[in-house]
Amino acid sequence: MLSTMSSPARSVDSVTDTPHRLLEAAAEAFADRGFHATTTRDIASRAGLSPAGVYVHFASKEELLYQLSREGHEVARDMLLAAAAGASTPTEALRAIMGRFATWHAEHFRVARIVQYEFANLTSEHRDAVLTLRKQIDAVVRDVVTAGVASGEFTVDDVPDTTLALMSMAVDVARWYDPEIKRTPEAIGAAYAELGLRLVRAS
Amino acid sequence: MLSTMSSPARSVDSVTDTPHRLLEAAAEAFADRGFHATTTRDIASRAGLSPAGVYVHFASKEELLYQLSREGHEVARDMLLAAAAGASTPTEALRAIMGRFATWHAEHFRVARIVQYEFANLTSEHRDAVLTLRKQIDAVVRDVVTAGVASGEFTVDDVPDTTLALMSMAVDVARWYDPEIKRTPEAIGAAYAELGLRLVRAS
DNA sequence: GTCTATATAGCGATAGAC
DNA sequence: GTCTATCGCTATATAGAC
Repeated sequence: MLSTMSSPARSVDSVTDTPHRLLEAAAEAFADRGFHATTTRDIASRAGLSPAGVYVHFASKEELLYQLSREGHEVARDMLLAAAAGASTPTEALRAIMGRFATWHAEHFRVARIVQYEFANLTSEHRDAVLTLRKQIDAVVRDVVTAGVASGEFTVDDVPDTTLALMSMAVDVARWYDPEIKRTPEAIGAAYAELGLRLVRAS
Repeated sequence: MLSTMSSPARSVDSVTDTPHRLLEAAAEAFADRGFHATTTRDIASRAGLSPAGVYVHFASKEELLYQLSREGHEVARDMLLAAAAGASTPTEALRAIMGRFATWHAEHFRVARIVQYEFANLTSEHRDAVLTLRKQIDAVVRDVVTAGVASGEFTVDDVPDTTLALMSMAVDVARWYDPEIKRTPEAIGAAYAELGLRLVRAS
């Protein structure tokens, strides 16, 4: 697994694991230059292999993209589910999921960009698989908004609209985030948690 | 000029104007498949020309991208300036600019995607020129937020953060918008104007 | 200003030695 | 499982006829 989570768990030899190195090389290249602008030679040389070395471990360039996209989506989904499950009120849940989601999009902005912007470059089978994960992610946020409306904590004009706007704010962090900036991913998460709550509060 | 504005003005012979046809062909291709995945043969054949025909009118594929990106940014900036200038209070101004911005990102989602996602594929000179336009766009929104805080109509934790979040919501419309959906760009704009106001209101 | 033909380069992926 | 060498193809861009 790529280090798309902040949890410490990882086997020590992951640095010398060639498929893992290839995935990391591909993640950097795809995020920086885009899928089509990245060459398999780029990926191979970043991972310290010859051009042919890639194909021992992955059937195609798209297969690398798919594994990155799928795992990125799964990690994001599981993170949101855990954040929502650990909260005792919709307000707390929204604060937790928005904070974690925005933080993740900053901390793992390379994988997040692949998740958000390279979707169209998957094969149709792989697009379908990822689409299922996207719907699950969407459902976590929507369910929290719905629960808040039901409990009376939130007042919104339209649940799907508000859900989408919440996601837009957090997702867009991956577009503008630059590791050079001073703000920490955690500070960004805290700010977005508060902005998210503003979107669902009565006026 | 490409039809990136909803204003009716346009010369009748724009359909037969070859550079214009090439720009429209490039806009469609870049938005659907991305800059690097688009071939100059794609663009030429969509415009009804041979592969070589492109180079009579544009020096390179990147030149087509630059003209689309620059004009898209200019139109967006001018639209926001006009919307802000026509409002008599910060509340009205924010409603106007968020509504217009979100509507534009739906109505012209192809050019908007080029504006938002193909920035990195410009040459460094062209990137610099576009960056200037981006700062102007940002300033329009930031000035409205600042004015609202000064007048007491808005209460925000942080002006740059809030400005960015407002832009994120509207910009992201270009990512998810699909002309197949039933909602009109105007309805989307109206919803986003209200969501924008929520972000700046006191709690 | 458009075409056909092509130069030049780089692509993704494979063959076969080690 | 890694390499060198290369296949077959497509890319951007140009040359020169009309």
